[in-house]
Amino acid sequence: MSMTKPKQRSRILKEVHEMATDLYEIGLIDKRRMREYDALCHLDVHEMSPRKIRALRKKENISQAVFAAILNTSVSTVQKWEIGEKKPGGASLKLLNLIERKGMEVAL
Amino acid sequence: MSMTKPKQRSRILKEVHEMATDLYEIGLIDKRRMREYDALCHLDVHEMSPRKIRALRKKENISQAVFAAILNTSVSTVQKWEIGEKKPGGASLKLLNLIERKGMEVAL
DNA sequence: GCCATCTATATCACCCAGTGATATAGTATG
DNA sequence: CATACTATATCACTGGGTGATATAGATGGC
Repeated sequence: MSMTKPKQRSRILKEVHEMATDLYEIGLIDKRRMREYDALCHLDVHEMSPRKIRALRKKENISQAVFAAILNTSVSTVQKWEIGEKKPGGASLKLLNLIERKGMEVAL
Repeated sequence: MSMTKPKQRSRILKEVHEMATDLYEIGLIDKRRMREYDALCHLDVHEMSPRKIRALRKKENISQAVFAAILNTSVSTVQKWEIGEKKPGGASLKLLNLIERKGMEVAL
């Protein structure tokens, strides 16, 4: 009620996506089209290869320690991502995707 | 080498934080001052109570399902956060903090 | 009123990502 | 060469995250 409200647009996008999700589950639109909606609303998240993750970090010239701090995770975890011993998923993957698309600044 | 480079500022901030971290570990600055640096660089992440998480979601008028999709996590997980059965940590917590500070848009 | 739909809550068992510690090996910088 | 800093490598542990399913409210249309 008091702040500026850039809320409207994203709200609508979400409505659209919800609707599309429903249509998909009912079977009225196929998987391919559903993906388009996902992409449209920037809700799709793709896997991140170890090299990609490292590249993402190196691009900003920061150490694994700082990178871990930014992501609020442990150094050990970042290492395993980069070596390929463990693969990020869920919110971790989402964050990495955001950083890839929007730059490290989104996490600051 | 080719793109625009808004890189410089965040780079410096990170340097500052790294330095502060070192100073803290050595014992030259105390915990309170360290926290200031954390806050300055927006690297601190605070816990999120179940109510807070729910409030965050309700504020945008979205369902748990959509919220989960945005965070790239499962509905089940969001539920447990809101009930208090599990508490988000790591990248999950970071994302929630970002959304709290910058709004849901950061995740889109 | 009743039925259909969406949303939320609840509970289950599984397991792997994430953690913390520690030890070693590179690689700069003085 | 020595002293940092950074990266790689294992290790054992555990709890956060997952997926499925079942129930209960809430909403809305006929």
